[in-house]
Amino acid sequence: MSKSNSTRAVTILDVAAAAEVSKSTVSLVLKNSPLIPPDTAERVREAARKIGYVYNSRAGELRGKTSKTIGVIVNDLTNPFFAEILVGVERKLVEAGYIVLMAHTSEDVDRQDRVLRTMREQGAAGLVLCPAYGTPRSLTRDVEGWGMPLVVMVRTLGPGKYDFAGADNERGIYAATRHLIEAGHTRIGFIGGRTGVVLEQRLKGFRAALAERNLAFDEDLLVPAQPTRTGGYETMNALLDRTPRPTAAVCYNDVVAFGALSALGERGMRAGEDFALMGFDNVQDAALSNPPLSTVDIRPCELGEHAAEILLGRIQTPGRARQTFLVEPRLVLRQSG
Amino acid sequence: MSKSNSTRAVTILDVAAAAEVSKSTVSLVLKNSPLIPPDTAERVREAARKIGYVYNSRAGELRGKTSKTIGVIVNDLTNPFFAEILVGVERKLVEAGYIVLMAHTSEDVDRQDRVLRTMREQGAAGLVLCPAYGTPRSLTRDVEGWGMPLVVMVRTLGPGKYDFAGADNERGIYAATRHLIEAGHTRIGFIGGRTGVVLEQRLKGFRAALAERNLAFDEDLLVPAQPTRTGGYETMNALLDRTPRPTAAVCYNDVVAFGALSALGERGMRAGEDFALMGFDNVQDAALSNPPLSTVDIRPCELGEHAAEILLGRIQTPGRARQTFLVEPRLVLRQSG
DNA sequence: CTGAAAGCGCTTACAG
DNA sequence: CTGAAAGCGCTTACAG
Repeated sequence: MSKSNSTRAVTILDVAAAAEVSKSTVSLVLKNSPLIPPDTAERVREAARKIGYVYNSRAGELRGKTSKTIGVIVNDLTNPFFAEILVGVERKLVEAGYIVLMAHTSEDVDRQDRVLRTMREQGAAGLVLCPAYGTPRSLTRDVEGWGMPLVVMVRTLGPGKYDFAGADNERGIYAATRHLIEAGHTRIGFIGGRTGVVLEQRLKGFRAALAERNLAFDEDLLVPAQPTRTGGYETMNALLDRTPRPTAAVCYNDVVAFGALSALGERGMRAGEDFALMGFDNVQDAALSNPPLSTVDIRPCELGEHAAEILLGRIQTPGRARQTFLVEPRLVLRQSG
Repeated sequence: MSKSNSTRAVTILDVAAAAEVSKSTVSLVLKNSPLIPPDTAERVREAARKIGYVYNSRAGELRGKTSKTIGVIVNDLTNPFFAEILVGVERKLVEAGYIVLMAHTSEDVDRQDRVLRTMREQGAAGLVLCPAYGTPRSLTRDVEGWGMPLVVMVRTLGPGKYDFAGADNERGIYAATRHLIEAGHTRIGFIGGRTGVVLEQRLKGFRAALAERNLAFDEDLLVPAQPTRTGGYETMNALLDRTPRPTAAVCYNDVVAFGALSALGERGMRAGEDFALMGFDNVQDAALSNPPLSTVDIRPCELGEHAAEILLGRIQTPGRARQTFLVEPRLVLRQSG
């Protein structure tokens, strides 16, 4: 049919002509205004269909000073934790009639800045951001100054006032560590993670559990590394070379644990039998890793949905109080520990 | 500073006033037009900075009939293969000055239709689509009729004329199967995958390798299932119950292979020792699974970058010939097979 | 090299 | 319930 090449686009004016009404009437029909009688509305819709009319949101949003796009910024899609979060965020946002402007920063603050600016220029109605490591704390104030609703995800950005959705990291790791202690382990490692608030919070939970049972915190059993599969593989190997050899470890996250599982396997050891291992996140893959991973469930997809809901709430009610949503960690015991 | 609440936005008119030039001059400066002498340009930029001006792309794009957004539609971010592709696509697009409108369909054609419509209304400059199962073949023509450049990714959509980026599935699986045969296996299973062109292509490669060595294709050793970890787990279990028991299997993809690894481990078996297993994709995780997975490398991230490049090319040169990019599969041998 | 003017496609009061 | 008019913030010929 009508290929709208570089020819004039079909606009509400054309629809108006075809349906023999005014252009305001068409506009009203398009937003389902109750002012228009059903039969007129039907006639207009029919005409629109027939001449192949497509609504131009850019024009509408420019005039109406509204926006149906929301910026979502993540930095490590390669980690299924973030991929699952993104799925949750996107789903909720699309359900609410928005469309997501997505950007991936790979922990690069400059890239994040650029993308933030583009989203601002694009007139996004709001922002969901999992800040890259090294993001200045002032960012929340800046974005507020732009008049853009923002919810920070997963990694807090200092003590300021802003909406946040994340997990109770301290309690989660505390529970995982405690589980290991109760199973009789006394030399327990902590592997993976190199920097950032999330690591601090998790380490705090780790130390708290140790302290509670009067177990010494052995600096030697804390092996930092990138929070990746490779990081987990390397730190697990390092840990196994410590003497006396630890018998268990809690991992910074599931991905690190998967790497650790690989290292264990390489030595002919099996988590759950020769070594106890706990993950964190409960990414979908954890249920069927080799062996299935015991971990701390923070329901990533749900977390994403919550972040989206908080943003949607603030867009609707700009004045409402700041929200902080922390998912309650739940221990899920499978075979690794 | 200047919170642009619901107050009037600062526009190029304000910048013009502040810099004491006309508004067209400001517009020209913003697009780095050589028409404007450097010192004037600098004055304008300075004024813009000072009064907190932010470019309004919606207005610019409406007037100029251009667009800096590109729609990217995927359906299973939970599979790292697609997540890695998305990373590649996004990176390339952002580098070229675009921003991605992203949508996740979970294999739901209706959802895909809705999102497609929204992207059209938003005036996306182009589309990168990995079509959900069940997408009608007519879609490529429809989108062409809208005047939107489109590149289809991973799953072909019939024999029509459209840009495509994917992998040579047949050759890839052929190579994997042949590797198993050369290692002496004669009873080889094929697990995972339930429907779609990609499965057909991969099965074709599987059969070809078998036929070439005069091995019979045993219907019993083909176990279809969702292309997921769970699917892999279940099909591996089913396969191990066949008699005589097969000694090797090629998997629909890496994720299926990971599930199979889990099933094997549960029975105290280890891939590479008690059973040979080949994956497909070479997702990052494959390098450090337990044990590391032998697989067919189709470089997902690169594939995404290529898809983006093809689209960018078509946007620039609408008349150019259709492109079909197929990544050359490379066998990567690790421990599982 | 810079300014005045028209217009992208819509929405929103305001009359009638 | 419907029409005429102004305007969202920009770009693009066109004069000068």
